[in-house]
Amino acid sequence: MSDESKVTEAVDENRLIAERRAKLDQLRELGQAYPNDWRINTDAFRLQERFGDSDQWTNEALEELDESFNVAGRIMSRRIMGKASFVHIQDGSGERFQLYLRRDDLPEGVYQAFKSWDIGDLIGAGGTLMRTRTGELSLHAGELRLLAKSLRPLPEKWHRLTDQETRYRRRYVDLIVNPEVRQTFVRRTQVIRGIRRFLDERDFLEVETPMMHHIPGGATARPFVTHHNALDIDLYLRVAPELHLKRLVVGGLERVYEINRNFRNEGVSTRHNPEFTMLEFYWAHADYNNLIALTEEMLRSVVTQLPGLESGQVDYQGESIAFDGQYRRLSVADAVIEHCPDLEGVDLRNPDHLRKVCERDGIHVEKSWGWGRFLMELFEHHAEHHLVQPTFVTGYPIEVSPLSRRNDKDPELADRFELFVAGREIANGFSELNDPEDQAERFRAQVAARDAGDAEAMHYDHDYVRALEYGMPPAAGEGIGIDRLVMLLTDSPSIRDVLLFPYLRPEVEQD
RNA sequence: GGGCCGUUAGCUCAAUGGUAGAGCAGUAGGCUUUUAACCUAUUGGUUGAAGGUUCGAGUCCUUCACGGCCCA
Repeated sequence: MSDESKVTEAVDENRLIAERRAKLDQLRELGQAYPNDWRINTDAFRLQERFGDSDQWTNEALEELDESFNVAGRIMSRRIMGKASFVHIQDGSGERFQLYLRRDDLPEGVYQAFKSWDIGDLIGAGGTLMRTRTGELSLHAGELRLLAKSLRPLPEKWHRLTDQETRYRRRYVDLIVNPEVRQTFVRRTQVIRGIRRFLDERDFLEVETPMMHHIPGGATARPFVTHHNALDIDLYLRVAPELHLKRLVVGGLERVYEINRNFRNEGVSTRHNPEFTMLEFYWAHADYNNLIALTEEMLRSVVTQLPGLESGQVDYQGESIAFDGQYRRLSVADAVIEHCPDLEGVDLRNPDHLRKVCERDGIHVEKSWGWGRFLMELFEHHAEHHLVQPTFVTGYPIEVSPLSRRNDKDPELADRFELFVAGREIANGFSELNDPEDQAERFRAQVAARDAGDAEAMHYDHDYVRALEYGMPPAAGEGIGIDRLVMLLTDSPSIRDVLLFPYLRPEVEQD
């Protein structure tokens, strides 16, 4: 960088940052800028856990304790009262802890230096425990170090950071000042860990399959395209791992799962992010009814093991949702009739009639659709958002289920279900289609739909058909949207609240 | 993609078309158990961007950018 641009930068820079940078320059001259030799032996959470009981750990009891504690954290607030000060730091445990500083109890000059430090600075402190006049457990510091200078001011301590855009763009600041954000992401990890434990205990093998596909498949969605330079070929980011996982079932890995990212080239909204996390698992010698039972058991287990949700009752946006007990079962057709009582007794497989109903209800329709597609549109329009309590919906038309096994008794239906909670689809599972000739036929139908202009329709995957031709054991498979599940379990209204770094349009250049 | 709302100091927010303000943070000073500490003084602005109307625009109009909510 040239001297001239340095000057320009300094002039442009915010005054508060410039003041802090000047303090940093002084630290550099003293050789104390960014040390890494302070070691901690506890944290705010552990101290509170061990000494939080104010009846047992009175000030006298703490004074008799011959033990010194080293902590490190970020200055969140300061109360300077002449030659003594109180400081709240927030440390790696996510908790806050108070330090009590007295000029005469610190090495020469340290207190004076401390007074020039700023909120946001990272510091280390060592000393003994005490309880203040108002009863707060505090560290009476005999040692105090500046560990890292913070150049940018933190948001105001009382209102904190409320601007949604800034919270998403600068998640690191959001995490520092809004403690509930940390809780949301801790819970996200607990949910994923609970799912892993549940599946591991049942001998499912966690695997990783490619993110970059030559042929996008496994879901009806538009893919992202990328390019391999050395090979000079376009590749697609996967929209689903489904076809690879089923290849593994062919290969004899009869219980597999993957928890990983999918990418779909669609709009961005409170429920859609271009990349999102899915659990997909496949289970040989099981059918969709076994999946329903397993899913119910898994959610009950995962939810009730979360701290604070042991009852299985979850509050989501003002609704109480029961994850314990047995979940409701309902067919697509019954769900539609339940919310359109005038369709009672009507033939729900008559496409002409269903199209008229759709048109009456203002639903956009295509001439090429069959009864199955019309029925699903009616379901999505009238029934879906009413399914607040966990509900397994079954009886899906084969028309909208290109990868599902056909029902033995009713070949127009698929052996498939979806789980709805709070009006949203959380899981989608079905008995797998393992008939290679039927699969080839369905790929051809998808290709025809593509040629007719459906950009979301699937490509023909010859290798996948070849894999099925080697013989895939009868199996069932399911996908669960992890982000949507975490939204429910953290009472988050937007998917962005459960993604550490949600997709946002590029920031306009500022500083 | 459409509709509505928002964007003012580092943060949270004010401001009939008529001198851009407050609290917190910052700066200087005081204060050796405070709790949004307190007391005194004080700095800080391209009002998201570009046009337009007007004697005069943070405010009215147009376009654009980004975000939020709802809809597709």
